[in-house]
Amino acid sequence: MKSPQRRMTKQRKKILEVLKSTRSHPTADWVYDEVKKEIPNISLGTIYRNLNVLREMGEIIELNYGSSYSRYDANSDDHYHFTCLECGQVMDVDLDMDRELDGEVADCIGGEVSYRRTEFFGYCAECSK
Amino acid sequence: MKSPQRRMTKQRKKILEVLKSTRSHPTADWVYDEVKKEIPNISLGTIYRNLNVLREMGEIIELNYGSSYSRYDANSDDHYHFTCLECGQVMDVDLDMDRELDGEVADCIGGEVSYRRTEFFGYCAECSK
DNA sequence: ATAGATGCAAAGGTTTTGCATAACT
DNA sequence: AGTTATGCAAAACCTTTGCATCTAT
Repeated sequence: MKSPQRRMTKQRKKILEVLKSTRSHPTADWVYDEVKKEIPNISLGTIYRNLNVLREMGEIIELNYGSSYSRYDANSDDHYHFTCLECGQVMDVDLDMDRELDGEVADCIGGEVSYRRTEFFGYCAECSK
Repeated sequence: MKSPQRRMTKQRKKILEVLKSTRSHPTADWVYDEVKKEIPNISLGTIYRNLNVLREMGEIIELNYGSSYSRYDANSDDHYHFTCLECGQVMDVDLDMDRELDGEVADCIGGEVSYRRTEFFGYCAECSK
């Protein structure tokens, strides 16, 4: 199966344009409102379809990537996670966190850092064989 | 307003027990199925309520923490994000990523790392005044 | 005794999809 | 022309919530 050839419709173009013109990491809904100012009859479905297409094309990143539902972990120490893109498994990574980074980030934004979450994505031992 | 006193019901106890006995970072649904084996008439609502309570108590971590909807970013280079716990704003952090870590994680799990996502949580300049 | 928790079912909010029509290339 | 995208509306999906009842403290 080959991937479809992509067309640059005015909707898709505008959606990308809106995303490129902001640093606010908007939600689909915000993009919808924004694009509607120029293409009033665009539908939310088109927004979502295009966000997915643009992500597949590597033009944009989706934060909260991957799953639509939450996962829970009874190990509440800060630690890294690894998610396999093939089998979906989520596992702990036994490495110490670089705590210095928290301070650097706090300085950088001029605020306070309470905690952080780092997730690695790739292929697990089993799936990368 | 004071926070309510928590009771350790058999439902809450069992849910925590199930979470502590696995390293699979389960979803609410999986926990539901698991707990149902011993408390057949437990409801999904109770699972969700308790997962939230246990998180507030600091007993467990919720991955994909924070928002129910996705945010999109047209800057597809890997970079850090910071989310303000007060105002909900998400911003980019202008710091270089420590790329060495990817290799360390790959070695640690015996697989491959494609990319990673790091999100810092805390209070932004405005909100931490 | 009483605040807090449960079960059930209905509602909520976000994202996806089926289908007929329209528009790129 | 033929494939890909759109608009609309309905459905799907995960999570939350209202309410009457029950229970831990």
